[in-house]
Amino acid sequence: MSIDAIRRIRRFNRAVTAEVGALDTSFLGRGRPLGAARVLNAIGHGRGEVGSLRDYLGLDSGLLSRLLRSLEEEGLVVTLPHPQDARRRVAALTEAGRQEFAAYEALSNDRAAQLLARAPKGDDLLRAMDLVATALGRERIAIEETDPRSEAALHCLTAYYAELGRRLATGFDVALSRDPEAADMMRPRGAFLVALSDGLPVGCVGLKGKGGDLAEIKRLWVCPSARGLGLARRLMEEAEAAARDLGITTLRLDSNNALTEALQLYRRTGWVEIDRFNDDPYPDHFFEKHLP
Amino acid sequence: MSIDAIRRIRRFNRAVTAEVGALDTSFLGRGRPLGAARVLNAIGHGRGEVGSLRDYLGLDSGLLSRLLRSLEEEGLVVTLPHPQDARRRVAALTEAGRQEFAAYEALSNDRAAQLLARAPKGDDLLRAMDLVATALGRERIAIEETDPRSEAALHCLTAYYAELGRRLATGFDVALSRDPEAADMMRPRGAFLVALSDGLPVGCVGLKGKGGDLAEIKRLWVCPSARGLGLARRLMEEAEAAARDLGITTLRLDSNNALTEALQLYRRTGWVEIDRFNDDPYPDHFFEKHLP
DNA sequence: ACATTTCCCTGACTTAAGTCAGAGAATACG
DNA sequence: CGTATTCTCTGACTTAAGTCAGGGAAATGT
Repeated sequence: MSIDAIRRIRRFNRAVTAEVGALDTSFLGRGRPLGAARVLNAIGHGRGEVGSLRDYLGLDSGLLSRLLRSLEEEGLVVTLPHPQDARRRVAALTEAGRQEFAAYEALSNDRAAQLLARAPKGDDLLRAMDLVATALGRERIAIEETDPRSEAALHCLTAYYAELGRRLATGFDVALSRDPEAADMMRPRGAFLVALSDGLPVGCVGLKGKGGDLAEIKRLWVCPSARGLGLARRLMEEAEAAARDLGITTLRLDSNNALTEALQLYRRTGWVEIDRFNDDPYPDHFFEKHLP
Repeated sequence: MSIDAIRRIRRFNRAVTAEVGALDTSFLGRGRPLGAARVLNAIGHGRGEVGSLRDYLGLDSGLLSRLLRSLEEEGLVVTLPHPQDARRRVAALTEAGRQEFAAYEALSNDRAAQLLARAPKGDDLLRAMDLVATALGRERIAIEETDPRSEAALHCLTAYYAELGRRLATGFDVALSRDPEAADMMRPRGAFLVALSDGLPVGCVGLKGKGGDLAEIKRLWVCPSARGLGLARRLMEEAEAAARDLGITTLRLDSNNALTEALQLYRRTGWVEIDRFNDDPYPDHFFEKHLP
């Protein structure tokens, strides 16, 4: 742990504190204290229930209550009892509230755009920001089951194919590979998982089943800025759990010699190499694992 | 300006806000409001004069005054009239104040170390942080004249030699090159400039003189995370200004074909290519510029 | 030498943020 | 069915932060 590293991190902190402060200041321009603005934005982002607002914003119950009242008086928010449990309350934006929320979103987007505009090399900066955000938000990476045709899934798959094209000596053309049907990677036959870090897709894995007790793992991918966090392992564990849940007892997968990290992961996590089980042109390694 | 880029920046903002907040919270652990802690730390970092404290922290004069009083009552700070101008006052830490300041520094360092410890690939993360901090703090990069043997200068020169070693087809060995005497790059014969971003050296340039009206530009370097910001140009302008100040009328420099950005910069800023003027083994391009 | 300006200070405010105790309604539990 | 628990709300605080108007001492300009 060198002194130099600590100095660099502290310099980063200073630089970024100014940026965060500037965003807060721009939020004050709407003539509302920051606390109320934060509540309004949290509701706009889909956090309706009062309890979840409290947890998310870390506010005292009394304080949040008052902030909600002030937003109600402004006509931006209405609160209604929760349909299932009338002790709880759910806040929702009115039409005026939605407009105000949109104004805050526009402020945030403007600041982001300004930052990008004064940045030297747009893409390097974005990549660096992704890496930092992922490292800082490591414990907040959520793995979710989704439709393999969802926006998040397509984001990952596009990046995955592009990476295969770069890494395989032969290049890669999806059309030549056996692209699974979406229905094979959805319940009840299979599943598709994406890893989301604060909403940004950073990894995926597919479980492709045919209805029997045999299934295949496909499309395991982790985005470069999220590598080294053990995310691939987590994705595989979740995929195996989903397989068990579907009554699957044997898993298979194919891979390529160029994908060294993946091969290493499979060998370390109980997969055994078997003979070729398909005629797909790209893979040259084949694995199997029996689920207990 | 893609939507995706804005989403990524906003995700970065969220991730980093949590980090900044955590640092603030840890500062509260010393039983002192954040405002007072900020003042104490600013004094500890060498900002003694009340006026400069006010500017740096962006505080109202009355508020700062009160914060200073509270630190005085705690016995952490003493304020004395400014020796040159008795209207102004200068704050300084007492022995107890120095200890308290050291405790805050330790908290900051701990947080930085923790962040680094939970990071996956230490060096990638640090590089990404440098890039972000430099891009955000772009307008705060200061160019200072320094001893070519100072810590900051050596930091730059070491990185410069390493980079030459990587980029030149022949490799690079300082011993074979004509390494200037330190005295040739200091007043009154020459000068050495470093660019500091929040204290971190991010670039340098040397002006090597022999006492006459001819001098050479040497060791122009900008660290990778600060490229694309026009820093090399600024360094060259400052070096030329220093040369004029020293009464120098003709500047020369040598460079290598592999250093394309540098060659481009020279050609665009009024340098003309001339014949080889030394027998150094590394350069293959030679330039001259007359100062008006 | 005198008026003006600069600098920091004090006192009297306002606003935001946060804490805590307890009330009232609804649900869960035995 | 009655009691305990959960959930949100209100009222009565405290603390931090910030604003504004002046005042006194020192320096500056004429």
